[in-house]
Amino acid sequence: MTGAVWGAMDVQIPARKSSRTGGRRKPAPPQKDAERTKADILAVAKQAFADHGLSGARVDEIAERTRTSKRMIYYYFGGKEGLYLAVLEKAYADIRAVEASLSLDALDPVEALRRLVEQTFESDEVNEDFVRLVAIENIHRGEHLARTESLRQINSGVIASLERILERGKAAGLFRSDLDAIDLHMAVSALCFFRVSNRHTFGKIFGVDLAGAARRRRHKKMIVEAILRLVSKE
Amino acid sequence: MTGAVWGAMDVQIPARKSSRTGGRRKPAPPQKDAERTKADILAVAKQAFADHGLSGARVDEIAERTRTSKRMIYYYFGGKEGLYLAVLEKAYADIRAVEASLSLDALDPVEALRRLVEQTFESDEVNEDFVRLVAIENIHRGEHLARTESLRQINSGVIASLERILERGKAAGLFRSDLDAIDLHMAVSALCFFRVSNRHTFGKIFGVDLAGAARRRRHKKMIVEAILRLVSKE
Amino acid sequence: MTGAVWGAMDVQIPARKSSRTGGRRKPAPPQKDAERTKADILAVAKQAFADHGLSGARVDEIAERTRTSKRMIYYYFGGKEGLYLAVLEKAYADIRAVEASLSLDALDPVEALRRLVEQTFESDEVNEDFVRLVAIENIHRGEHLARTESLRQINSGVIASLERILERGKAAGLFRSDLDAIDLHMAVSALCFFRVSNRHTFGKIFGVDLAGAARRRRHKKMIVEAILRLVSKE
Amino acid sequence: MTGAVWGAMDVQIPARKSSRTGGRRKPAPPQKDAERTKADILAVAKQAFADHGLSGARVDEIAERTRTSKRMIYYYFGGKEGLYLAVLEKAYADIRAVEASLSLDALDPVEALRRLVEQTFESDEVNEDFVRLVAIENIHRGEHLARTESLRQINSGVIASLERILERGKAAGLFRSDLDAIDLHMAVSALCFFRVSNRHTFGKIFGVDLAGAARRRRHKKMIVEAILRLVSKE
DNA sequence: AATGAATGAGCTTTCATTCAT
DNA sequence: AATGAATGAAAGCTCATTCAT
Repeated sequence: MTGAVWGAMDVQIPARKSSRTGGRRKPAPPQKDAERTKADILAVAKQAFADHGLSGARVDEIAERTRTSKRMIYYYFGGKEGLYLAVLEKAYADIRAVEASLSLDALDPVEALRRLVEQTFESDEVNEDFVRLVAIENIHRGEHLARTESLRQINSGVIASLERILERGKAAGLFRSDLDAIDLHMAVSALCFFRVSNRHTFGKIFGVDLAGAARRRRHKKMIVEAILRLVSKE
Repeated sequence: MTGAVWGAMDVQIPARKSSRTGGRRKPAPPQKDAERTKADILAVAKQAFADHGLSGARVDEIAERTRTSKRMIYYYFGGKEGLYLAVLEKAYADIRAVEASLSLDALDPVEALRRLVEQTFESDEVNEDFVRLVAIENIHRGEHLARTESLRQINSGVIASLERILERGKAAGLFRSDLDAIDLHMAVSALCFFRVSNRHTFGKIFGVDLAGAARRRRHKKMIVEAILRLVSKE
Repeated sequence: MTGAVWGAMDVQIPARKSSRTGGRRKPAPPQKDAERTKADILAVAKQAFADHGLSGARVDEIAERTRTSKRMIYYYFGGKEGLYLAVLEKAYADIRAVEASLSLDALDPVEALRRLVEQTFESDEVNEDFVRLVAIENIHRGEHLARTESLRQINSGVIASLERILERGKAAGLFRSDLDAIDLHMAVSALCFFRVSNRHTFGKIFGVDLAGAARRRRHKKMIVEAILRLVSKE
Repeated sequence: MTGAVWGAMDVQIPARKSSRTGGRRKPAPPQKDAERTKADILAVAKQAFADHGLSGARVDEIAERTRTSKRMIYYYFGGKEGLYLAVLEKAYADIRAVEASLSLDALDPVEALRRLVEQTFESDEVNEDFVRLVAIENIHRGEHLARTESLRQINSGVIASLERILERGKAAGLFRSDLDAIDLHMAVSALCFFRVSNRHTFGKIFGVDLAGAARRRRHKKMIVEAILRLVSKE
C-alpha cells in the first residue's frame, strides 16, 4: 500500500496545463515551465544514479531520456554532482513525507512497533531505487549527504516515534528499559535494508531469490518477530 | 582477534629478497616474480575498488601505486573489469578461509550460535573493504560475482554450520523448528553488515558514530541477543 | 589630480532617482532609462574586459554584475563583440576628453613638454584599465579599433600639441629639428605605458614593485628627463 | 642578426634519427620520441598562444597543427594551462640564452650600452611572438610567470650587465651616478617593447606603420640616443 | 616478463546566443 | 523597454586501452 504511493511519487510530474499548449503537434515543443523541466530531469536522474552510481551514470544518457537537453542539467543543477545532490535530497525528502504520515500513537506499543517495522520493510521493498541511492552514497562516505541542507530534518520523525513507543512499552511493563531508540532503529533498518541492498550477491551465493513473494512474506514476519522479541521484557 | 588475522592478510606481500636486485642502478628493474607482481596489483586494486567503486576507480591511479606499470594490469588481468573480478574473487576467498577455521561443533548450540554471530560481527567490522566491495558489487547487481568461477564454493561453510547448529538446538528443545538457515543467516548478515556498509549515512543523519568503541560493544551485544531471542523456542 | 577626475569618470553612473521606483516590491522592476542601462552595462563590461580580455571575459558574468539581465546586452550592443567595441570606443573617448582639456600653449616649450609628459604619465598610472584594454586590443591586432567609427578623431589632439611645442622649441633654438612628433609621442607613450602594462612580469622578474610610491616618483622624474634630454638641441 | 638566430630557434625540433624509421611510407607513423613530440607541441602552442592569448587559443586547433593528437597535450603538459606555462617558460629561457651570449665587457661603456640597447631593440623586433606572450602574461597579472620554476634565473644577466656598464661609465666620468640599473633597464625595455606590443593601435590611430623599415631605422637610432643622453653626465 | 609512448572515443562542462512573451 | 527560459556548438579534459619494442 505504501508501495503504491511511493511508486507514484517518483514519477509525479505536475500535469501540464492544457490551456497553454493545448492541441500541440510537434513532438518537442519549447518548454516554458521551469519546475516541470527540473522535475523531469530529477526523475530521470534518480533512475540513472540508482542504476549506475554517481561515477557510473552518464550525463549524456540522462539528458537523452529527458524532455530537454543536456544543457539544462547544467542550467538548473550546476553539474553532475549538483544533480546527484538534488536527487539524493529529494529521495530523502520523499521518504520523510511518507514516514510522517504514520500515526502510531493511537496503537498499543507492540502493535505500533509492529506497524513501524512493517512500514520500514515495505518502504525499502518498494523503493529499491532509494535503497540503492543510499548504498551508493555510503560508497562515497556520505560526503554529499553531509552537504545537504535538509540533513537536519531527515532524522526528525522516526527516532521520536520509536522513543515514544519504547516509553509507552516500558510504562506498560512490556518492554525492557535498556534499549536505545537509535540502536533499535539501526536494527530495524539493517534487517529491512539489507534484503534489498544485498539482494544480488546474497541471492546468487545462496541460490535464492530474495525478491520472491514467498520469501518476502516469511522475511517480513521474521523481521517483525526479531524486533518484537528483542524489545520484549522477558 | 580475527581482525588481526585479516588486517594482515590484506597487505601480505612477501618482502622482496634483496639478494635478487641488490646493487641495481636502473630505476625500473625487470620483475622476475610474476606471482608477486600479481599480488601487488591485487592489493592495490582492492583498495582502489573498495574506495571508489568499479567505475570510480582509475586504472592509472592503481598502476601508479603499484610496483609495476599500467601495462602489467592488462598483461595479467586483461583489463579493468578482469582486475575487479580477480579482486572480488580473492576477497570472498579470503573471507571463506577464515570462516572455515571456526570449529563450532564442539560448543553447545547457543554458544555456537553466539560465536558464529560474534565472528560475523567482527569480520565485517574489521574488513570494511570487503563490506564495501560487496556493496559495490550489489550496485552492479552481482553480475561479476555471477561470472566468478569459485561462486559455488563461496556458500559452502556458513549455511551448513548454521544448519547443524539449528538442528542440534532443536534436538535439545532449545530452538524453534520453523526457521530456515538461509533466512537466519540473512538476519545475522544484515545486522552485522549494515553497521559497516551504512555507517556514513546513518551516522550523519542521526549524529552518531557507528565506528565508536562504546556503540560497537553495545551493538555486538544487541545483535547476539536479537539472534538468540529470535531462534529460541519460547 | 588627473587621477581623481578619471577614477570618477569610470563609475559615473547617475544615482537612481528614488522617486521613480520608490516603494517597489518586485525584484526586477522594468527599466525606464535606456541610457542609464547602457551606461551601467558599459561600466561593468569595461571592468570585465580589462580584467580578463575579450575572450577571457564572460557575458554571463558581466550580465550578473549588471542592474539588468543578459538579454539587454544583446538588446543594446548586439553581442559580446559589439559590447567590447563600445567599451573600447568609450575608453578612448574618455581619455581624449581629458587630453583636450590641457592648455599647453601658454607655457614655454620646455615646460609645456614637461607637462605633457607628466600628464601622460599620470593618465596611464591612474587608468590601468585603459592601459589594459589597449594592450588587449593589440593582442587582437587592433582589428576592433580599426572598425571604430570615431577612430579618426582619437588622434587629433596630442600630435598637434606636440608639433606646436616642438615648433616653438625649435624656433627658440632649444630643441633639435630632426625629430618627428609621432616618433616622440611614441617614446613618451612607451615609457609611460610600459610601466603599467608590464608591471606584473617586470615586477616579478626583477623583484620590484612598479606600483610603489617611491619608484613611481623616481620614474616620473626619469621619464621627463629622458624626453627633455632627447629633444634638447645639444 | 640575432633575429636570424631567433627565428631558427623557434622551430628547432631535433631532426629525427633516420636509422630509426628510415624509409617510412605512411604519412603519420607512430611516434616513439617523447622529446620530439613535446618540442613539436610546444612550437605549435607558442604560435597559438601568441596569436590568440591563453583563453583565445584552442586546444583542438593546437592539436590539429601538431604531428600528434590532442591527447598528447594532456599526456605531457597536463592541460591547457600547463602547456601555456611550458610555452612561457621556454620563451623566456630562449631569450635568456641569447642575452647571455653578449660580451659587452670588452667595449667601452658608451659603446657597450649602445650595443645592449640595439640588442634589445632587435630582439623585440624579431621576436614578436615573445613580446606578445609577455603582453598576454601581463593581462593575466603575471600569475603564471610567478609559478614558473625558472623565474629566479630569468633576471640574472641584464641587470648585472647594465650595472657593470654603468659602473664603468661612472668611473670614466661619462655617466651620471644617480641612475638605478633596474630603472634604466625599464626605460630600455619600454622603448623597445612598446614599438612591437602596441604596433597595431598606435599604427592605426596615427596612420603609420611601425613595422616599416624606415621608421624602424629611425626608431632604433632615436631609442639609442634617448638612453645615451639619459645616462650621460651632462 | 616487461614497458614507455601513444591514442580513439567519449566524458563533463562552458560559451555566446536566441526564443517566446 | 524588457525578460526568464532555453539551447547548439564546441570547448577542455579523462578514460581504458594498445602499440612497438
